Amino acid sequence: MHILLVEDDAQLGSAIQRALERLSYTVSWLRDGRSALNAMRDRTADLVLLDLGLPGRDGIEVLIEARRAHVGTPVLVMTARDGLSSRVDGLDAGADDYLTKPFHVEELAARIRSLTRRMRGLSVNRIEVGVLSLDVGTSEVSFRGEAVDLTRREFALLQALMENAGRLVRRESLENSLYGLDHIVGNNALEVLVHSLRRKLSFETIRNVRGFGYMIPQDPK
Amino acid sequence: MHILLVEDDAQLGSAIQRALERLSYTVSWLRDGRSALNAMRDRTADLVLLDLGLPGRDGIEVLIEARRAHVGTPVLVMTARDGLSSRVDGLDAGADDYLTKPFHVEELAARIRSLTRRMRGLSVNRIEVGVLSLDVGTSEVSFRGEAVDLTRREFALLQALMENAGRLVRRESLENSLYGLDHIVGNNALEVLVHSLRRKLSFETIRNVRGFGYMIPQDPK
DNA sequence: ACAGGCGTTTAAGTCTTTCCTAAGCCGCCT
DNA sequence: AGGCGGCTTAGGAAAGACTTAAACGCCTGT
Repeated sequence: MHILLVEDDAQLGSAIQRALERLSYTVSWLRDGRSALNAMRDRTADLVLLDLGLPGRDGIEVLIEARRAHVGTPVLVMTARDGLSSRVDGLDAGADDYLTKPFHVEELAARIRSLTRRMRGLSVNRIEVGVLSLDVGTSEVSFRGEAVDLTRREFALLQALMENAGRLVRRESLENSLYGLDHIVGNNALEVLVHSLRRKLSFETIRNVRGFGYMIPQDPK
Repeated sequence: MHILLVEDDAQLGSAIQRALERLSYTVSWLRDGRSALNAMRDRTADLVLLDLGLPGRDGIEVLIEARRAHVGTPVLVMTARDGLSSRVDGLDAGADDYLTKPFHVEELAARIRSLTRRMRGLSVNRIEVGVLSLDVGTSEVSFRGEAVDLTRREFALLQALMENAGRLVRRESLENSLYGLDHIVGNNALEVLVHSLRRKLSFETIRNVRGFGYMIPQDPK
């Protein structure tokens, strides 16, 4: 965990640096806005601890400039001013959190933990099987790199097969997941569906096992 | 944007709810920890606004329990106590930010914006998609360079679509972010809304994908 | 407090696409 | 050869989306 500390006050800067290092973070301490901006553009830090009360170029300008350059690194802003507006400005400029001076080290630590926890929150609703890719969230499907337009039923069928790629999926199991328990549905609806899906992908992609069901191989081509 | 408000005080609760609704957020207001925990487990909300001073089961327990269940929804904690430790506790329990009562509505709004920005991994309040531009802070929308007047619901719909520009947004997901938990709403309310939004923009801007939902292309013209 | 206006939802009719049924065909297996 | 299971095609029924109109409810201004 590499933290970029931007603070012009020598005493406070070294105190924070030591405190964070004791918590086994790696700290790079910069004293002015110019070098801070350069460092942020390198994107080597995992988190930036930015003092808004920098001399010369204001801390908030550094922040705005960095965000304009699409630097997405989380920024935790420290402000001595206690007016409401400066805090709101900081957040609106693209800060992810702020801390009002003076603050306790434990509070700083808690916020850093909270921020880093947030960072690695990503969803995995994409199923990939060989050249096939299906996104459960956005309902998008691609085959051999190209987007494929599927209907709802086709999508549901493909999903059921991809979730069990390489394994045979029984006919009843498919019918059940497509039509629910009340599968009073005609007996060849599934076959019609398989056919239309095959036409949109390729005919080899979905294999039939006579008398049992269907499957997609581990590595469809 | 669907916000889960957990607050037992009737007066404060309804004040916050109305303030947020005026900002085009959808608010589901729950009064106790038990139902809050259930709602969080559903993962239908985009953000949780949690009062730590709940009667009976403490708010912090709700939070800990939810995080234990791997609910990753951002949580903004409200606390009446002003001791440092309770705030640190809240952050360590998995809150993403906190607000000390009493607070100004604008500060709440700024923090919500900051938190949702972080969720999207972006750093600005303005979402730009081709000739479409939407400002989450000021609620202003422009299309082809001209300002467009949208109602609350239209704005919320457009925001949900623009945040996912180029990707398909599922119908249920839209209904959820527009109407919240109590979406006992008639089944074609969304379609009527889409229609009125299309009329204010253009009919090509919002595309329908039958059976799934709607989307705005990367480069609407 | 009341009326009017606006925004929102419901309702109903129309249009479009999807899905199921049905029927004939093919090929494998007994 | 015959039967069973799967494949394919084409229509028609059902589902979903669009549009318009009207009712409802919430605010606002008088």
